[in-house]
Amino acid sequence: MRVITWNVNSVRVRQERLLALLARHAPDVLCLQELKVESGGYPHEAVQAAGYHSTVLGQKTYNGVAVLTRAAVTEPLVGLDDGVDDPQARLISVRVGGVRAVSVYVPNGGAMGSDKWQYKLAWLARLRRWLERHARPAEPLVLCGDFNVAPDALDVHDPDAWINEPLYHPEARAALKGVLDWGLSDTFRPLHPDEPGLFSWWDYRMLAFPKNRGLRIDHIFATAPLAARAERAFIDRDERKGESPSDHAPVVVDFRET
DNA sequence: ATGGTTGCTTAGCAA
Repeated sequence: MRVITWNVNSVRVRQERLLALLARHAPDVLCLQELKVESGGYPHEAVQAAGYHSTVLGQKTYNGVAVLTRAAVTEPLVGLDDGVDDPQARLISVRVGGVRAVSVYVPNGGAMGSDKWQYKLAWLARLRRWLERHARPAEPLVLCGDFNVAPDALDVHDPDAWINEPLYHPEARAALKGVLDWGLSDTFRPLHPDEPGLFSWWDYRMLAFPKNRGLRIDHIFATAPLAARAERAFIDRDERKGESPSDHAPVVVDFRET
C-alpha cells in the first residue's frame, strides 16, 4: 500500500500537477490539504477519470482537505465533529480496505502569542480527542497531513533561527507529541535515521528551495500495526521544481502487504 | 525588525 500526503496550495492551480502525480506514483491513498476551494469547485470529474475516488471537505478561499483512493471507501468522517463552532475545513477521514486514512491541515499558528497560535495548540488537543472518539491504536490507521510542526532539530534547516517560531516552538512540538502519544509513530524518520536536509516545505521567498532552507512539517503517522510495515519513504522534491509548484513537496510511504 | 512570494480576491489576508 502506497500512501502520499501533499499540501497542494490550491487544487485548481495545481490540477495538472495533481493528475501527473497520480500517474507517476500510483498511490493507493493520497491525502491533500489546502484545496482553497469549495467542495463544488473540486475537480471531481478529472480525478475520477484518472481512476480515483475523492472524499472532499472544501472551503471557500482557505483550508480544504481531501482523501483520494483507488478503491471505494466507507465510513467517511467529516470535520473534527466536537461541538465547537469552527467553520475551518481541516479534517476528513475514510475507511478503505481495512485501513482508516485521515487527512489533516493543522493550523499554521501565525505569530507567537497571537489568536492563531492559541488556535493551533487548541486544534492539536482537539485532534487528540477526535482520535480517542473515532479510532483505536490497535487498528490500522494513517494520520497524514500538513501538521505545521517540525518534530526534531533534524527536521529544520536552522533550528536556532526557528526555535521561537510556531512551526518549531517547544510548545508546538509538545502539542504534536500529545497527539502521537495516543498511539502513533512517524513512518518517515525511522527509515532515514540521522539524515539531515530532508524537508517537505520551503518558503516561496528568499530562494529557500534552491538553498534547501526548509522544514519537514508534512507527515504520515501510523498506528503500530501499520508502522511496523513501513518499508520505504521519500519526499518527491522534483514536485517542488519547475513552473508553478506548491510550496510543499509530497511525502510518500510504502507499506508491506500482510 | 523588515521583506521576500504565491493564491484568492480584487486591498488585504494568510501562509
